[in-house]
Amino acid sequence: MNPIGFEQHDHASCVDDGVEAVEAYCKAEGLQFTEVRRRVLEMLLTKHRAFGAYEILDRLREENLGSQPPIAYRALDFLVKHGFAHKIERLNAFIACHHPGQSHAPAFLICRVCDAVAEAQSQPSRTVLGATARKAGFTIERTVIEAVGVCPNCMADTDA
Amino acid sequence: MNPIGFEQHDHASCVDDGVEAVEAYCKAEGLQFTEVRRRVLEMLLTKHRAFGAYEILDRLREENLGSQPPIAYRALDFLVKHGFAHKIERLNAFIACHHPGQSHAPAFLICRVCDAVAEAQSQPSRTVLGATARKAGFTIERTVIEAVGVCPNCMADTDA
DNA sequence: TTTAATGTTGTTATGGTATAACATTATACT
DNA sequence: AGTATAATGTTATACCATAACAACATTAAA
Repeated sequence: MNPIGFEQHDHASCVDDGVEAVEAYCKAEGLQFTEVRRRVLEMLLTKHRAFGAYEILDRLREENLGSQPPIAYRALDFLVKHGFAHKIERLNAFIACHHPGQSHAPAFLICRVCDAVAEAQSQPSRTVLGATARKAGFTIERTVIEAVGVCPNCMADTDA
Repeated sequence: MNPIGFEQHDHASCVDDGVEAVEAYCKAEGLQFTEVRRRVLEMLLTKHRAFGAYEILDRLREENLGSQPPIAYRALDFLVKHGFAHKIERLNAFIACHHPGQSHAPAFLICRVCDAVAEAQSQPSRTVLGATARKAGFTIERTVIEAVGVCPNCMADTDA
């Protein structure tokens, strides 16, 4: 698969399609896609990078959608819980999911220069770690995979 | 390989051998293995679980080895930098390395019930993620792999 | 269509994690 | 001994996250 995030693409559709997909999913599942939740998702979708909770909160405040941390964290928790966003542990920050709906065990490529984040897929059951866990009798429920490095764009800039 | 952490073992030797190995390494490399650094490493080695920086700091304070956050963070940074300890991003906490010296791309099995952490090995270059990164032109420098689940001991307790 | 149940938001307060900046002391090197 | 480098001491602050409870909205049931 190709990780979205480092290539040029029609970005307007990232936001529109993302919101639309989540809206449809919520409607089908009877979830409340409230204004705060929608706006937070839209904010996350504006860039292929992770946003801190307080960065989100600042923008919510500007729009009079809330001014205290729990407002932002609740919306983010909702998005993460339903797979519309992911938390990047390494950055203590959040990013929109680019494969909502699809079952996935996400893995992330994080550029330490420009902070862009690309979402890829892992295959946990096939990894050495999965085999080790099975042998040890450990039951894996979730796996966080985050690779830090340099994206092709920044690599090119460095060379130049 | 077998992940240390969930099985019974001669634990006294974990601490002694760990400290000894690091001491030898520092001597060979000309690194200063100071009292604070040694004590922090010993603390980490006492359990196969991760310790928060402030938990470490509390103990340092009891021993009059420092009372402010930077003291603990500096010692932890030193240990992490030289591969004697790892940060568990998921827990914002630190754990002693159980394969110091050996080159390694560590992966962790974290029990969400008892907080035990086992260190395993991953093989990043062979994973799907590695292939994706190469294809995208992304240069991976470090990879965080953390699996959250239930360890065999806690699983047994639950069944009982 | 009132009531009850549930879910969401508003608000205050607090706790946990981490680092910048600068002064001081110790160690290593020549 | 003198200089450079590394480590520690200290103050202050910034950033990340959640507990607890009140108020309000939505949904489902009576």
